[in-house]
Formats: sequence, structure tokens, C-alpha cells
Amino acid sequence: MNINDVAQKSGVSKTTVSRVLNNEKYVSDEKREKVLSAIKELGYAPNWVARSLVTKKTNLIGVIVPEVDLSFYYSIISEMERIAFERGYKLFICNTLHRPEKEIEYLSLLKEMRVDGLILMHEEMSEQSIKEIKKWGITSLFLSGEILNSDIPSVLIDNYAASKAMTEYLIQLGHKKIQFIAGNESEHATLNSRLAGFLEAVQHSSEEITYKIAYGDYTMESGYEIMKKTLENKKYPTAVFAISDDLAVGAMNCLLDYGFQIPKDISVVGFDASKISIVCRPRLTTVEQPIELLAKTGIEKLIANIGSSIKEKKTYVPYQLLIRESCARFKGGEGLSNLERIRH
Amino acid sequence: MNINDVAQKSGVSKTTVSRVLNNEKYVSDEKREKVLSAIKELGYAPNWVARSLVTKKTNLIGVIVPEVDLSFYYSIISEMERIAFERGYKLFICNTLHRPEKEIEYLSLLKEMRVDGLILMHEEMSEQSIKEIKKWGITSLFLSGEILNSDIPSVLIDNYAASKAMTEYLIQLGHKKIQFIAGNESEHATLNSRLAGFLEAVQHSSEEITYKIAYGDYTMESGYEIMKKTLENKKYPTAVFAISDDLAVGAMNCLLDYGFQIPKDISVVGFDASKISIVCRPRLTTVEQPIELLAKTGIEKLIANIGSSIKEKKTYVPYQLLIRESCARFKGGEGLSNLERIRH
DNA sequence: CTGAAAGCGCTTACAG
DNA sequence: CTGAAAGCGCTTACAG
Repeated sequence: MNINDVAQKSGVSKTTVSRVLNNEKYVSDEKREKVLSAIKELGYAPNWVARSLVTKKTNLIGVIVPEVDLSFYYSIISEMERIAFERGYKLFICNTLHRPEKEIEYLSLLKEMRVDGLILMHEEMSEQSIKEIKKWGITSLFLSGEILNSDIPSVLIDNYAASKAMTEYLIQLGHKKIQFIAGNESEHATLNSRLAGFLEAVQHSSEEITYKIAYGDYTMESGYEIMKKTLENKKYPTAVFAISDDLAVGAMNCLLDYGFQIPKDISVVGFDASKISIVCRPRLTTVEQPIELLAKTGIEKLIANIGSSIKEKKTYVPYQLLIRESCARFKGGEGLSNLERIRH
Repeated sequence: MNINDVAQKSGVSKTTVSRVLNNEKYVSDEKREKVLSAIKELGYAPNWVARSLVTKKTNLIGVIVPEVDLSFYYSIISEMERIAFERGYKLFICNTLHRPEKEIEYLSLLKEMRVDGLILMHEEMSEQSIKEIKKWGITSLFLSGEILNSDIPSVLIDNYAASKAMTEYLIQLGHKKIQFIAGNESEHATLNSRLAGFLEAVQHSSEEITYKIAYGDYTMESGYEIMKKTLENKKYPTAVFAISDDLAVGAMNCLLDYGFQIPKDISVVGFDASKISIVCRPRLTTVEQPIELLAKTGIEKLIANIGSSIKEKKTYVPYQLLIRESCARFKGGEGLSNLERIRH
């Protein structure tokens, strides 16, 4: 069934049916009525595919995400969906699972589908993908991160400042042995900024701070493994700073499983303020990336950029230190003896 | 740029270009070469929209989910995406946020988009939506639940048996006061089966079991609130059986926040074996819905059903009781005094 | 206010 | 092996 059937049934031309469908004026009430009732009677739904072919608009936004299964990502996606929906856009979510081939294939599908815009959330995107996007010329925006030297606008928090502030908070609590848990070792802007902020605070402190940096990926499992290795090396930090909440909760769980008390024995902080950070016990002290604001700003800027060509390069959204229950003041030798107690 | 540009550049007809694009044989190697290099040079991507218009296939599967933000859902979606992708299908995820209007709008978009099939995961779908789906005649499948009297095939675990088994496990541990936390109060098959299984075990036990049933939604917040109210009423159960892990973890967190020890003071069990159940501490004893198998079976059956008309109504997938750390044997008066101790 | 005609970018018989 | 033509289901000038 198609527009012709509706036209025939209601005794008007398909042009008129199309006009009714698109809510144009200049259709007599009488014909409008007839068309509407024919549509209802036939259960007709216009063919989106055919319409997109001629209008060259899909009202679709492609979203490239490396791993939906991380709480930060699905929360932000859920929020973006809500906002985009209100604006008449739908999301097409592409879960690349960190695999470059999947990324390429999704990108080319997105191109074939003629989506109207792209939200990028994977900083470790392959060179090839970035080149593809540029060549394609699609309106795109990086959310909660950035790709340096890429001309792609981004909406994010100031990761350097946030990381520095959180580190200073730990130092101020008296911690002098800090374990920094990074995500992936590969070069990307967010990791670099957070690491730089951490180093800045640590190296320019009036105190003598020792630190270790460990790499993994962004999952809880990875946080768990990294922490486990650290403990097995018998080098006990007094505080752990992980650059994602999943990582931090993984580390925390490992600590808990080994019999440590948090924050009494060891303090732990994370990054993101994703759902897991408030669900875990003790509640995780973390840097808040304002998910709603990030999603809102990102979607709105992207939509504004579709069809326009002025685009600001970088938009900062405010971060916040969320002080919760996973940190305590380090009490010199006492804490140390606690650790010893547990080891043996 | 379109297929004509490619045809012109390579000096063949667009029919031939189309043949190359679709990997048909009966194209001379010479022309195939020319076309391929022209495509590469121009950076041409075929227009998916135009293709879909003529083939009437989109290779898209619509997924209706009430709340992506629940761990069970995003895990199963992630898994379905992986499997569908391998089979050449992509998912179009529709997050309805439990709102009937959104459900209706997404459904009609899906219909306009001419998706090839539908995965349903929302049992409390409105009558109107179900009617729409029937009228539309789209191949669909209900995953991890079912809609009674709807003719929609479903893939799920035997919720009745699973719930009964879990309840018997609690009874066997000596629990005689059990709090059952349901999700929504509205009638739907999964809740009914789980409740029926619970009641069957409780009412036909050789022991005298007392129980309470509380309703909320499926979120952690809801589990927390329900537990809080229970505690405030000073009616302490010795075990809590929640019908989702989120609900259970919410309840567990409340208990923890009130100073109870789990499982020493109170045992808690959940349902789903979603990620949160293994991340929380103590690890949650729960009924496993095998996410991978559910996703795999669901997607494969749906794809098989597209274009065929024989469909089995209901497919059971095996569940499993995952005994972890959140339950302990109830020790008569001692447990009771523990509770008293905490109250005052 | 209304409709006939052209066209969006493909694929698919059909004929050769 | 190859191509001209029709057609998928819409929208959009254009003319009235």
C-alpha cells in the first residue's frame, strides 16, 4: 500500500495526499478530511525511505561508541536519545567494540544511510576513520573528548584542570603514595590531559609525592586486575586515582576482596560520576562529568551545525568534584600498619 | 555524486555499476576493474536509501526497550548488536522510557522505515501498540518475556520454575520471613510467573512461611525505597527476593546504609545475573538469565522468521541459580537479636 | 486550493 | 557479458 492507494480511496491526487501528510496549508478542509480518514482506514504509514530519497534528510544522527556496555556511555546515550527525540531526531547507535573494521563498516553504512550528523565518542578512532569522516564532510561533533588537529568540534570538560584538582584533593588529605590507573596506553587527548593534570599536581606539590602509573582498558575487570597486580607487588599506595568510575570500582572491589577497608586503609577516587559510582559502597568520590549537560549541549550544537557552517571548535562544560565516602585523611604509620596487618 | 557519475567515469552503464556493487557475476573482469577504481577515486558510497526503496529490504531490526539504562537491557542489547552485525543486520534501538506516546511514535517510525523485523522487550506495551504491530504484520519476537494471547513468538527462561527454585533455596536455608519485591504492579506475564513460582514454593512448603509482597518499578532507586519503607515499618524479613538485580542491589544498599550486614543479618537474592550483580559487594545470589544465549537465540529466530511463516510460539532457554555471597543460613533467634541490636 | 509531471538514486526484468 | 527502460514511493516546482 502506498500514497496512490490513499489518493485513490479519497478521490484526490497524490500531491494533495502528500500535502496533508506534511501538514502544509492550502488544502481545503474538505479534502483534508477525506484524506485523513482514508489514511486511518487503510492504516497507511508514509514510506520514510522514499521520502528520505527525495528530501535528502533522514533526521538520523549516527552515534559511534566503542562500548555501550560501560555505564558512562549508556547513560549519556540514554540522555542524548531523550533530547534528540524532542527535537525530531533519532539516534542510530553504532557499537564498535573497539574494532577498527567494525568502525569502518558502520561509518560507511552511516554514509550510505545519509545520516544528518554524527556524534563521536571514541578518541582512539583509527586514522582511516577520521580521514573518511573528513572526506565525507558530514557534520560531526566529538562528545566528552576530542581529537586533536582534526577540525571536529568538541564538547567536554576541562580534563586537565579536573584531574589536577582531584589530585590536589588527595594530596591535601595527606596522601603521599598515589597509584594512577589510566585507561589505554595509546595516545589520546583525554588520557593525556588527565595524566598531565595529575603530574602537574604531584610534581609541583610542596610535599614529596611518589606515584605509579598503570595502564589497562576502561573496564571494571581491568581495574580489578591492575589493582591485584599492584597488591601482589607489595607496593601499597595509600590512594588510588582511576580515570574512570568503572576502573575505580574494579580497583575498589579488588581491595575489598583482599580485605582492605575503604577509605580507612586506602582511598579511591574515580572519574565520570556514572551511575555505578553512586551505587557502589562506599560511594565513590569522583570527578563529575555532567552527563545531562554534556548530552544536551552536544546534541544541540550538532543540530545547530547541521546546515550551518560556523562552528566553534571547543566548548567546555563545567566539571565538579563529588566528594563522597571513598576517601579519608591518611594517618601516617597507622594506615601503614593496617596494610601490614592485612597482608599477613 | 551518484551511480551515474561512477558509470560515466568508468565508461559503462549504471546497470553494470550496480552489478559490481552487488557482487554479481557476469561482469567482465576488465569492466569490473574500471568500475572499482572509479568508485575508489570518487569515494563513492551507494545510497542505502535508494537501494532500500527498490529492494524493500533495510537489513534493520527495530528494538523496543523501555529503559536502556538498566543493566540487563544494555547488556542484552550489546550482545544482540554483536550477533546481528555478524549476520548483516543492524539494530535500531528505540528507548521508550515507559512512555506510551514514545512507543507509538517509534513504532510508526519503524513502520515508515520499513525495518525487516522487531525485537520487543517491553511487556507492559500498550494495547494500542500491540494492535499496531499485528495490523502491520511485521515479523517480531519477544525477548526475555512474553505477551500472552498475542501470537508473538517469544524466547525466554521458565520464570515460574526459576522463581520457585530460588524460593525453595531460601526456604531450605531456614528463612521463614521473606520479602518479595516485585517490579510494576500492572499485569504482565513475567511478573505473574515469578510471583506464581514464589507463592507456589511458599504456600506448599512443609514449613510455615510468612511473606510480604511490595511493588515499585525495576530500578535500584525503587528497590532502595521499598526496602526503606519495610525497615521503617519495623517488620524485618530474614530474606529478600527481588525480581531484578537492580531492585535487589537497591535493597541491599539500603540495608547496608542502615547498618545491616549481608548476608549475616539478612539474605538478599535477585534475578537476571546482570553485570551489577557481580560488581556489587557482597556478590549477589541470583537467577541467571543467560544473556548471550538469549540474545543469540532471539536474533537468530527473528532472522529465520523474516521471510518464512512457520514460527514456534515459545522457546525456553535454560536458567540457572547462581549461588554467590548474599545469602546465609538463618540462625533462629540469633539473627533476630541481630536485627534488634541494629534498630536501637 | 489542486494536479500532472519530473526526478531522487538505485535495482531488476528483458532483450540482445 | 551488457545496457535501455521501467519502477520503487515519495516531494517539489510549475502551471492553472
